[in-house]
Amino acid sequence: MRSKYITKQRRIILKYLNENPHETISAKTLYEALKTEGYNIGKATVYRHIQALHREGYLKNVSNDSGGYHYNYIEDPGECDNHWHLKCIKCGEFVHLDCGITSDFYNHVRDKHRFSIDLSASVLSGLCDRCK
Amino acid sequence: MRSKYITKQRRIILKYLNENPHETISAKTLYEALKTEGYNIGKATVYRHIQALHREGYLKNVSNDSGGYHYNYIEDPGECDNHWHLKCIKCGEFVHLDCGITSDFYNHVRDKHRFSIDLSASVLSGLCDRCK
DNA sequence: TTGCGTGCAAAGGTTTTGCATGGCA
DNA sequence: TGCCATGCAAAACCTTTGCACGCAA
Repeated sequence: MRSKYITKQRRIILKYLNENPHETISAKTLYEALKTEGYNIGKATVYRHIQALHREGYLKNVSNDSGGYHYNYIEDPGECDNHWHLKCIKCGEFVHLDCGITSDFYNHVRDKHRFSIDLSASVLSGLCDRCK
Repeated sequence: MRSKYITKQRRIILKYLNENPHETISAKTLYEALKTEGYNIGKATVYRHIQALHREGYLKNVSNDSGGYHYNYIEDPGECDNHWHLKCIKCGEFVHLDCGITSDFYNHVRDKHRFSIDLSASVLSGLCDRCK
């Protein structure tokens, strides 16, 4: 169910996401941001692309404590199975943490608590260095 | 802004949550579940109680990858600053993990990656033992 | 008795859908 | 050219709000 054509609209949306990779977006905010930049893409089109990109793994839902549908852009979806994900509550920065030591924790939870964490589906919230 | 009166409706809702502690709910599903059990509480009242309980810390937003407004019940809100939270993607089981060893991971992320995880706001998704 | 809580219906906001038209491959 | 994608408007959905009435303290 992925897009078959690479249309002008899809290119514009991907360009925006690549230029604002740390921004937390919703379909509504993306629609408005694009309009502000002079791209008048139809509302339904934006919603449909958000859905498609979410399905394809390029957008991760991060609506941790606000409710609603908010996403962060994932540049390399394939890698995220092995990353921890951190999200700053204050500035929204989204960090992919690829660190060997942290696998101890993963293994501990799996072996001692019998729970397999799905890293690609998990987001840890907190404060980044700057916002502390 | 917490409730001042303990009304019949609030009691019914808390009773339901205590009897279904692992269920992931939204205002809509709670409203419907109560109706199914024969309690015809007004929709607005359910929404208002959900908001109040969320403010008071009894409901945690867990919409990690589904989007929307979904909550899990927290029986002892005060304790959750020190717990890790695990949520089974399949059955919805919500586990509070209070384990000394896991603090190594917390400290590592804080010291080496300069990020302070807010445990009460974070939920790790994955599969529990039964659903594996 | 006081004033917060409730319930209904209406309003508000966001997301989805139907359908004719446009555009990529 | 054949389909999929787009854009508009309408519909569907969920959540919030206004207001008169009910009820806990």
